[in-house]
Amino acid sequence: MNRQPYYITTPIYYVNDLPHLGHAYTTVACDAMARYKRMRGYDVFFLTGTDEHGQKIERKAVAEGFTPQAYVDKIAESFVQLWETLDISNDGFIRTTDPRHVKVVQRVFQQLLDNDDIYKGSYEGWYCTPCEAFFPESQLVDGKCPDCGRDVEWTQEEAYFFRLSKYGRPLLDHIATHPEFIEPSSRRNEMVRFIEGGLEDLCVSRTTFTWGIPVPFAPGHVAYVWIDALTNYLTAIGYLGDAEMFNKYWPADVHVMGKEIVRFHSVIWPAILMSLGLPLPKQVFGHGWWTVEGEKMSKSKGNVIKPDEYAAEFGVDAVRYFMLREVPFGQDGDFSRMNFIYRVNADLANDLGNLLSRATAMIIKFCDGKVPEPGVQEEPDRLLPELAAEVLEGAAAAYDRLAFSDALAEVFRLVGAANKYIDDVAPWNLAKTEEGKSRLGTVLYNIAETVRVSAVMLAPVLTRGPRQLWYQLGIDGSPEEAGWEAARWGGLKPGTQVRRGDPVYPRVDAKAEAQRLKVAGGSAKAEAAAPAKVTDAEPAGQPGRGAEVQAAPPAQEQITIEDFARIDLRVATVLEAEVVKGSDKLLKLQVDLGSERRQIVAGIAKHYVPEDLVGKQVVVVANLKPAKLRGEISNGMLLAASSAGEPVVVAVVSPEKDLPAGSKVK
RNA sequence: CGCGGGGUGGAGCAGUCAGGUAGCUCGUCGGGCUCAUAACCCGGAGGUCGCAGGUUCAAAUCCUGCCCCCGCAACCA
Repeated sequence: MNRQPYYITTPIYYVNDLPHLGHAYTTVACDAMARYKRMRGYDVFFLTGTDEHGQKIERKAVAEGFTPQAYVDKIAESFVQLWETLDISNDGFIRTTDPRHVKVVQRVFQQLLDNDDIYKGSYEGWYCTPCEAFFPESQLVDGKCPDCGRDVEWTQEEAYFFRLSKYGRPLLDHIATHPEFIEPSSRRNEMVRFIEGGLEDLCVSRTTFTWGIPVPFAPGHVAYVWIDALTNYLTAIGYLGDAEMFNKYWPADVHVMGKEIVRFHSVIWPAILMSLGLPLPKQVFGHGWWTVEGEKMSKSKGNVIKPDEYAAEFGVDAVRYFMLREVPFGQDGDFSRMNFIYRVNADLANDLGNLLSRATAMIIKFCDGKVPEPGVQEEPDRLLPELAAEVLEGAAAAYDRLAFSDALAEVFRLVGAANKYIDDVAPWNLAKTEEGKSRLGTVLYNIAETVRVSAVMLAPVLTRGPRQLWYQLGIDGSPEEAGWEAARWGGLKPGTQVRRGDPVYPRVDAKAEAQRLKVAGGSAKAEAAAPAKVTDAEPAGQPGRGAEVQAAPPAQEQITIEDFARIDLRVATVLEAEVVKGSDKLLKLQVDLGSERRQIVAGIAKHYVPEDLVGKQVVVVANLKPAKLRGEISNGMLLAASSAGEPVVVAVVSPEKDLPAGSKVK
């Protein structure tokens, strides 16, 4: 019997930087879906990969002293590594530098040309000669190059265009007849509006850089990102190479991605496919974004979450669980360390892990360690089997629509019910009387069986724990391999010898962690939280009208003087300042701390010209753990205040008299 | 008037499409249990559902206006 194919993809990730939480989120979600579908018997092809061409890469490689190829090899490897760490079960890993892909892109170009969907035109824009880059009007900073700040010129270059404009109507028709094509629906509305606003033809080739796939019929032109990147979905499953494989998996069942690139996948990509005469993917799903501790994640803030570090600290299951449980897929969410710990403790440790512990302990204590034979299910005993059946349906339905948080919540409804059932029935009391003992077997069986079926339903998300849950219940094999049907009630064999072991999900000491964070987090948060409350735009150093400033922060937890003393604030004199190469927000400062000279990187380039800072005295956090920002070591942090998000005001000290560098601030 | 998302007990969310007792998780307070990973179970306190009008027997939910927050263009999924 032929198994039904299922083709799911992540976007290919641009290798201009190391992977982070965002990449991991998309990939883990796809992985959970891929595992779920495999458990349901599908012939799954799960694809991820890297996008490796373009001017940015070319320049970055040169800047770091690599050839482009060596550079992309290096970064691509870090993605592969992270996926291994996170137990990602991808079936393919496509790189746009793969020779197979080069061939596909060139053939696609040719085909689009033959269909008269590509024509030669000219690309116009503001061009920065030193940077060799075009910028749209909206990106210019004060009419100058956003990268280097120099003048730009209105320039045009020869380029090839794809007749995207021609596909507006067909796209709208397709969306109208296939409402499930773009999910969630809010994204669909957005796209419909966008298309209705009119589509312009799309520039698909460039002559300003060479690190790309040459356009076959146009010497000097390389493919611009669209055709180069999007067609990876075809290459990876054998387009123009392995017809059998291609025909099996295409069209894709779902392309999953962050909301920012839904437009490319739901407008440009289907238009290209229409031109090629290929069927469209069945669905494009745009998920939400993470903030970190309430703030946008960005390198300049230094708050980028490294999923592998979390995995090392709390386990792979915890990371995967948190990402998929905490926030409904499709919505934005916040990644906070304490919420992470609370969530993982409450669900995995307290509810699930502890339930196993209760089950095995009682089976050992009251039944010689053997799973008892269930007897008559009395009224209250029927609750678990019935709920399990309901949850099985609900979880499956939720997984099917990529609603991971719903699926997980369903399973934990069952886990919670089992914990309550134990308290209601009090097996330890049943064990005390003869008639109680006859029911005890049923009760303990129900509890153990709940753990068993829960493990199966959680297996798409949790790659480690479910197997251990089974092992301790005395079941060999893995829930994942057993398949989704193994989640049906009654599979646990009476007489199975349970094996008590270490906690599958040990709890994290949240109190200690909160304490630790309160101290350490003070410095990191002070930057954003505290000054943001000063609604007045005046620099904090000039009290002016006390009334406004007194709008005191209602928020932050109070700290003791000892906590504060841990933050070493010092006066420093700025010796040198320059813009960090390739960054438009970062300034690299050399400062005199009295006893030593330090390099500090600060995200204030948009508001301060380097020269303005030289000679100024500033306050820095001197004992902050060093961090690397865009390749530059930052050994400390400049205190700054921001109001209304954007304008950043450096808290330059303007004391009555000059202080010696290194003076302690308190 | 650019587009989109959002404002619900201390925190985070559901409920809004199909008006009718305001629900969940965490926290907090009290109690219970002792099988368990100081876990688990029960109960309490705590909300004028952003503001102002309107429709209705009845509005978190429908209508109108307004206020505030966050994204979309960037070193991002």
